[in-house]
Amino acid sequence: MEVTELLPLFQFFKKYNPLSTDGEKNIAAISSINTFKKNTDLQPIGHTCKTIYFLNKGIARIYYFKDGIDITENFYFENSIIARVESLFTGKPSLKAIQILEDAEIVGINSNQLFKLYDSFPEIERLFRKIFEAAYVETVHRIEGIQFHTAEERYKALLQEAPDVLMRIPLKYVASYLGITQVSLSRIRGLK
Amino acid sequence: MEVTELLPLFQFFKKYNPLSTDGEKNIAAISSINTFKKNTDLQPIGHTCKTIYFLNKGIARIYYFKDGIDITENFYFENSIIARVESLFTGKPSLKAIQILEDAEIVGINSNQLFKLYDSFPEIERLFRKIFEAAYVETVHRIEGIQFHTAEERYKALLQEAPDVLMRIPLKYVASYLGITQVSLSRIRGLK
DNA sequence: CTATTCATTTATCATATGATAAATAATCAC
DNA sequence: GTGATTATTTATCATATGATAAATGAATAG
Repeated sequence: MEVTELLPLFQFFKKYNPLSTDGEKNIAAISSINTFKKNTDLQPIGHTCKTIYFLNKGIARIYYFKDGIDITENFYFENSIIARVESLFTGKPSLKAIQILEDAEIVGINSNQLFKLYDSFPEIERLFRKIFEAAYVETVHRIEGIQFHTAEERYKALLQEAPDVLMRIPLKYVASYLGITQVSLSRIRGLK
Repeated sequence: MEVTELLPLFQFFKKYNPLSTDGEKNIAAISSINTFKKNTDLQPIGHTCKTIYFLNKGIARIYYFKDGIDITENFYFENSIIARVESLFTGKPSLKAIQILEDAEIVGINSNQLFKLYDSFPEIERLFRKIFEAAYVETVHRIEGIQFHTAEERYKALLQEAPDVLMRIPLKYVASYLGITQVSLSRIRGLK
């Protein structure tokens, strides 16, 4: 693809590590844009993650099944990177899927080719290092949010930090993200 | 320090990204070794994390206070890296402390100097990228372990995956790591 | 060694959340 | 638009865990 077709992506990159023109071109060369309809999965569960996604438009979630129950790991909105890191970084098959919750336009970056670029472009390796460091920090905070808070507190925190999630996403998906059943979430919301 | 004084550290590094002799020398130059007594803190809560630690010997934990309650974020044993990433990667003060649980010998690597080395040694940047990618993946798995499991299941999983934790660490610290009170953990242990 | 502090267990009671079922409400296919 | 599917709420009951208190056991200082 051309760099000019990926402006939101490169805008996003600037927040972490601005790239040289050459760096941008090389990333553009291994990227593609696709659109996806609501309720479709980007990839089936069980496949190894070989693409890093960037959400131009739409909403998505990563989910998996635990004992047959659908569990949401995380939600993603416009201008964010989506990757199943437990597969991307280990090369093992992912037991998770990325599902589109609102019609989406998504940039896909081939990860094998990206990792090859790391060798000739330290700036690209640094960029993704910083992106994933930030994601790591978020995950650490997520654990703090879970530990020792009641479901009601977690719900209220989400309401404050990311009201979008509660406005735009089916509650059944939010419940498992909060670590409770859908019925409990409904009850908590009813409390007032 | 000399490279020869840091063999366990460089052995550990080899699992992620083997370094050139020059790379090792440069890391050795910004490292130091110290011993710490049981129950001491490496750094007070509130200071910004400027050191990445490697545990040659001993046991440690990262902990913080939430609503006045001591919560264990994680445990660390011999041959592991310890860092409060939410401070290291953001430059913000850390609300967490590293406490020594068994007399320890610890390598400290100055993080500002390390980050400078990244510029001239891509191999070093890559090494730490991989180390923290692996830690990130572990953290993601940790969340899966918390979500939708009872305290008893979490306890039994820990017993299986890391019996060392339960054998060598005071239960009061383990309880908060599992997300329950110390009294509940004691009851769960008593069950069978 | 003794006393003091600290860690762990045990017991009781209160409560938040799960499980299940059923009633509404909203969405979707045709 | 209508019916069928899917999502959400409401209700009831069961249970795991928290809060508190007290008893026992272990570690530590002097």
